[in-house]
Amino acid sequence: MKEQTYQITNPKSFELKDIFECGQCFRWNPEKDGSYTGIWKNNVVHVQKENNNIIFQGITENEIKQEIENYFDLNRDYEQIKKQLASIDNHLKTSIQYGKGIRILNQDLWETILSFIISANNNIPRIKGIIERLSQNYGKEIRWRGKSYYTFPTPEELKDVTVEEYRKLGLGFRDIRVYETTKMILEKQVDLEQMKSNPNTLEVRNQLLTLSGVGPKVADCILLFSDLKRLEVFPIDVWVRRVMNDLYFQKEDETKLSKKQIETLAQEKFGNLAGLAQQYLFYWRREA
DNA sequence: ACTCAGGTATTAC
DNA sequence: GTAATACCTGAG
Repeated sequence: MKEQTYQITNPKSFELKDIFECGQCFRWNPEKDGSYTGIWKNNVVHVQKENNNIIFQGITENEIKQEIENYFDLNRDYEQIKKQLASIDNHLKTSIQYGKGIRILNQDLWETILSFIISANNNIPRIKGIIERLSQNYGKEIRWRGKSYYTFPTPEELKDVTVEEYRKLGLGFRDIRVYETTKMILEKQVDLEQMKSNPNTLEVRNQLLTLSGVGPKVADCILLFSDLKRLEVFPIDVWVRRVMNDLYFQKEDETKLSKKQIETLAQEKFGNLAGLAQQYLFYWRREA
């Protein structure tokens, strides 16, 4: 594989920091100059913004244009989405102004499943560290510009890994969950390919929930952030609870919205774009 | 030393 | 069904 370059000029709704730091992915790292390098599938790519251009350089499995367009969701009209969401209320408008460059990546389903199982009751630096060690130990090495990068291990590559080995990599109590889920997928108790072609989101969600370590929040993150791309789901974590309570609940007393109430509220207010709304609100509340 | 972090699974009303 | 509780680990 040899290096390829791709460029998009004058992009709208495209800011590196917003995309990579909004909490959806774990394998993109900033360089000193504000550019990022990351790995997905068998692709290693460096992205930088120069004037009004985004320049992608790296080694990719297929044509870089095709890989980038798919992964960065370039064929979706985020300007239109933002316009629609911003018209809902001023809270959304504010959060969208803050995270105007967000795009929801099309991440590999398998990698997303494992990543968010690992994310449970964990913090981002450690999540990233665990995923990196998993990849170094069981993924394939890709060398580029004198550095080594490691692909995220496939289910097959994790086939013979024991719970103890996971524990050594620092997975903590998530070791057994990763082990069991990998096994379930290898044994086709859940069929990932079938999920992608199943338009019934609730059905797919229920299949995800059968996996070890996948509860409601993780399932929704998988639905939203993977190439399942179900933009209508609304993952509710601690930050989303905070922001929803702050914005949409008159807190005369200490009572807070229940999870059920938040779900209902999100569905009513944001409809089939709830996932996008969640992402703007989440990013804004956590970072701003 | 102790708390906390992108929740889930288990156990107990 | 809904509510407490334990759970690895390492950074602050």
